[in-house]
Amino acid sequence: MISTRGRYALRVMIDLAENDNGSFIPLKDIAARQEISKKYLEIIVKDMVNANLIVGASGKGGGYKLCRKPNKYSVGEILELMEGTLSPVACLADKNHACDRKEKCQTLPLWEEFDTMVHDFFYGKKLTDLIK
Amino acid sequence: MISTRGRYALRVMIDLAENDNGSFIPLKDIAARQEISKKYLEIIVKDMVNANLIVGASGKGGGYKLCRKPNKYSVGEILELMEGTLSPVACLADKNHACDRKEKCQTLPLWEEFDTMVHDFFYGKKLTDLIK
DNA sequence: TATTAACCTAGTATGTCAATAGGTATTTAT
DNA sequence: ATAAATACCTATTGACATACTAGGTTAATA
Repeated sequence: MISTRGRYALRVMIDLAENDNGSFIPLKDIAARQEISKKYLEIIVKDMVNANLIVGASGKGGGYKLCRKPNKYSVGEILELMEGTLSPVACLADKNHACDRKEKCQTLPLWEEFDTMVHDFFYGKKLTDLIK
Repeated sequence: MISTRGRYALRVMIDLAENDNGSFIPLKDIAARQEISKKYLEIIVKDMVNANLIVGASGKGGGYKLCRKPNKYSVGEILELMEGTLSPVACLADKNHACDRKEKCQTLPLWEEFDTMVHDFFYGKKLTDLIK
């Protein structure tokens, strides 16, 4: 399941893309339009700023803004950032994950195939694909 | 992420398919081969019996057995049973889920497309595809 | 200087996950 | 009959994540 962190982040990105007029958009407005707690969004948006997905500006006239064109964002990078991983199992999510059953594991190929499919799906989708 | 419930259930099914000799296979043996706590497996296997995925027999000489040929099981039904749902979001997992943003939700089509892809992937895989 | 906004630290209720513990009921072999 | 092996049942637990809420400080602008 995709958590609210990932889902809300996606909606913030869509909101920023749709309401872009060159200036910063206050979180208050986004929260109102999206009907999401502003306080909760603060936490999510902070991570998005830290990851250079968006830029924030304090003070009057401040808010948030995209820092690339909408078609330069993939849904995958947004979700992966917020969810930590898109992998279905720990052995694929964590490169350094130790599992001594790795060689004989009969389900690993299944998870690998699934992982690749999911990755390709979400990284193939761009922010622009979600608009309008 | 697929939980241990789903992953272990899949491994139990594979183990039962591979070690099938006509008689019942005790959980003790499965737990040993798969290196999984027998006590924990009991909980998982109970649900599998209740869902008629496998049959159990008490007493000496008892154990568990598949009740169909391995190619008649899809990975999807096993995982969906154990995980509750394979859907990425609550609005798709629960048919009666109320969401008043449904009509205007810009991410719902994404989740629907993803959901279909995941469903088709796992229901297309049979237990036999995981063996050998 | 007042206002508006981001940014920061902390806390919290609820639920799920991944087990563990200790029993009872059932069947078969001796 | 009895012993052994097995499934089956109920309850509990520690750790962690999720989805928030609360109350402040800093920064920028009109």
